[in-house]
Amino acid sequence: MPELPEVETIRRSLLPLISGKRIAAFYSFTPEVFSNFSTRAGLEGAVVQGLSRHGKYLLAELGDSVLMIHLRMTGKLLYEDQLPGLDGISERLRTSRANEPSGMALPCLRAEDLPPHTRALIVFTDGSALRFQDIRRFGRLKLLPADDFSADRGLSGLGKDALSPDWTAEDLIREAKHHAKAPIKGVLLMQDAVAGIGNIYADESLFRAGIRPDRPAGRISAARLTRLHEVVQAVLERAVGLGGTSFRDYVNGLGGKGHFQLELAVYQKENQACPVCGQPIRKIETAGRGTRFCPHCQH
DNA sequence: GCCAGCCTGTTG
DNA sequence: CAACAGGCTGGC
Repeated sequence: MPELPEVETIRRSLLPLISGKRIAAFYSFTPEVFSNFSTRAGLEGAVVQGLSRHGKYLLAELGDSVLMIHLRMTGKLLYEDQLPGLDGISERLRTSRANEPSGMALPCLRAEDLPPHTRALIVFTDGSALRFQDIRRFGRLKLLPADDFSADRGLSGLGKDALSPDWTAEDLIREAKHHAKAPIKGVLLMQDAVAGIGNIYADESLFRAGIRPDRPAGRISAARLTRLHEVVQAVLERAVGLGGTSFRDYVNGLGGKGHFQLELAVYQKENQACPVCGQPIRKIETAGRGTRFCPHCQH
């Protein structure tokens, strides 16, 4: 579901609500969603010190450990001020766990008591909670030691964040050279080349840069790649400013929708008129993904 | 690289 | 009923 602008919007919406809060309890209802939660050590009792993002990964900083969150396609992270199923539980946690050693039984909480597709729940000592909901179960949570991010393959292999000033046109030119035969859209989607771009923003950026998504990356001039780099960052910034793209499931940490869908030029617009030339937008498959572009404006 | 696979829900 | 969906992984 979410790409960089959506994850960043979620991060911004949650940060002021959870930072400084102490985790009272962690519940998981779908084991395969968690990579290494054999122990709750590092989670319960920890205080949220920050919430950062790299590409599409969210990182909740918990002192000695970091909770890594990837929402994949349908994952949502929702702040809950008061959850019906939690009545009384936070109070019991506060009074019973304050000075207890770990390993004590948690108050019972069943998935049936929570909204559908709830995969995990982090309850804070003030009774508020963070709920991880994911229809397709593609999303992943992982607890990592704070001093060793390479403990996760996905994280350690990421390229520079697409919104970071560190990511330069030269970086894009180098990657295009390195993957000369790959379609340029495929290069934009490679998270180890540059982190954060997904299907929506790849199509929208290529449209605005006037480049065909299926053009081999090695056959695009440095000048056009420089333009593409500029456009990608402008599109991502604009999308963050509008709170992301909500055409289907995506909502921020408070359940609110984004507005970038109002500015989509080609994504999900097949057979509709190109906003620039009026020719119909075409849909093809590139890099294994549905791809929309204007055959008249993009070369 | 490409492509199936992972899942469930929605749409044509 | 089949096709498709905002992503990533692992096996050719």
